[in-house]
Amino acid sequence: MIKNKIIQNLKTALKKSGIKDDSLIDLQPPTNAQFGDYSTSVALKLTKLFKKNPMEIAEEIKKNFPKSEFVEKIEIVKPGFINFWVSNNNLLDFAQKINEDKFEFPSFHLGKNKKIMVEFAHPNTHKLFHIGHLRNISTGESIVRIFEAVGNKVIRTNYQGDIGLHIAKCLYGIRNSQSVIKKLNNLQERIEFIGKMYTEGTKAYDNPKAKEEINKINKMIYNQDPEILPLWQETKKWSLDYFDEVYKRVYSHFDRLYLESDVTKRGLEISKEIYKKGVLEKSQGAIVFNGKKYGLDIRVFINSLGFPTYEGKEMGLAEKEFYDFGELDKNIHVVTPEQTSFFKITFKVEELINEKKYKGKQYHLIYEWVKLKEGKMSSREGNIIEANWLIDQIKTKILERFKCDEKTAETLAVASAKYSFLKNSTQTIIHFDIDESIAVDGNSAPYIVYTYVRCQSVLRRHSGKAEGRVQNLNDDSGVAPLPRMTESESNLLRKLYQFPEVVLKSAEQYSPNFIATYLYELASQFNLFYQKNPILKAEKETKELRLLITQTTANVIKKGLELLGIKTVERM
RNA sequence: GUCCUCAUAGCUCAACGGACAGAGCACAGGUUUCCUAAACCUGCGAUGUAAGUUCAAUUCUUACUGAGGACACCA
Repeated sequence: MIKNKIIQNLKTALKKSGIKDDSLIDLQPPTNAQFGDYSTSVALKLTKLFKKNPMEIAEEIKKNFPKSEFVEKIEIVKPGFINFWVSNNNLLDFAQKINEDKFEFPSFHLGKNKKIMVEFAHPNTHKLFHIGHLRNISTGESIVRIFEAVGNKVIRTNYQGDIGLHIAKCLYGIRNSQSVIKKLNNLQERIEFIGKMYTEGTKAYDNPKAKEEINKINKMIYNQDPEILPLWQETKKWSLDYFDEVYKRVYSHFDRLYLESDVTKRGLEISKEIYKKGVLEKSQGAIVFNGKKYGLDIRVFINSLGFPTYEGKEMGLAEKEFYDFGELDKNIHVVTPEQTSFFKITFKVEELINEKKYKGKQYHLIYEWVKLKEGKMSSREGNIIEANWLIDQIKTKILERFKCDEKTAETLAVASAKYSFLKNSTQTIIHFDIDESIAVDGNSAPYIVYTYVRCQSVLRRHSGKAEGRVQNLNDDSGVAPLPRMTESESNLLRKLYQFPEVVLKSAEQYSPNFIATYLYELASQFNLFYQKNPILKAEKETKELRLLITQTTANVIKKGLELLGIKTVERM
């Protein structure tokens, strides 16, 4: 990487000035393209040490900076920034590689064995897969792909809740409407039915008599009571089948699906074991972890009825996850912020159980809520926006507005939904509005895909073929002549050049939104270029260069969207 | 009560301690004999308040104000 080479040379330059400590060296692409490809503020940081004007220090560093073919220009700008321009040859070399679809990303391994588990999606059976889950699965899927891109082995898991009070509430409703079940013809109807029953059960819970009954059902499920078991399993299967459909629709899959009921028993055992070891303690009839000495909360692991709580079950889950795929270097849990306290506690307890195995490995990747403008979604209120419903709405909108086939509309609808979540930082609460939040123009997936389609259209016309990439762009010359490169061409090449580092940054900060923003900026820059410069009608060498840029842009957009879990289309 | 997040343009969001704080929507205008106008251009507009650290603060620290969340038997 040229970035590392420049850093190395900066170190050399500092050594010549007698500075051995190179911890002050920084190098980043400046926000503004006029300041070059990389910039360092090291001269500013050295003012105290040198007791000299930063501009003078910068001059000295520039003077001592080893001559390098990959740097075209070094410029010093007030108050003391040193800016570097990557040489055109290097930019073109990079574009050539991408042109051939050869992507090389910097490595970013989260552990020596490079094995990362990403646990995401997390829907609960007997409930709808709503837009909150959609944000979760979009985020998780993207994180998986980004970590794979930077060289990790990633395991995809999904911990689905299929036991607990919410299930009992739903089954309570169903029990009173047994006769309806036979009339349900397809999955859609069954899911709607479950949803209705859940709402009914939740409302009934306010009634003391019903509450007692629901608690009884809950206990029966935990005890695997044969009276309730068949109904529980059948309705659970409906949910799981429905989730499978959703996963397929948004191009996600999992290496392992964990169910809460699978870890209940073992979770209880572990909780009892560690209670005996003194990690947990008894309090008011329950077994709890007292986190006070670690500055944490007190949380219940086994309730006074003897059932493991979510915390207790997590012990079973952790053991399984860290066993099923061998040792993990990182286990990333994509979960909302309300569970921060929960994770702090369970991570701490796991660490106390087995420090070597768990310490520093568990990570809670917080993604924020999707709130409706009218307030929080709640099954109780029945104001849940289901993921499928949302995608269908966007699809309808696209079909109404633009002339395209159903398949294209489907791809673009999924793309729009995912992108609208991913362009935000994971830690931003999204205030959802069906009309405003899912954009199909402006900073949106269709805008970026449209740019890709434009590129493809130009390339198709060039090659004269109906499909396929352009071959042999630089048949004779190999490299387009540099003097002909205009500023907009050079700027686009520089933007394209940033791609691998943007991916690295996304991985380092668990932030898909950096890639989303980058792709939008790239598309925007290309569209401006496209508007002002003819590609196919340009002079020979210029045309080759522009075709190279077009193909590279298309490839980067496609790859970038792929890392976001978004598919492109060839025409729209 | 204790703890944790967050506060940027009319609205929804960006910004690794750095260079003039970027977009989209909305609003007001403009651009198609030319590779897809799902595009492009112009204009309008913002860092809650008060201090501090720093060559440099939206970013770090403290206080205040406001919002959200967590804090024992839900998941």
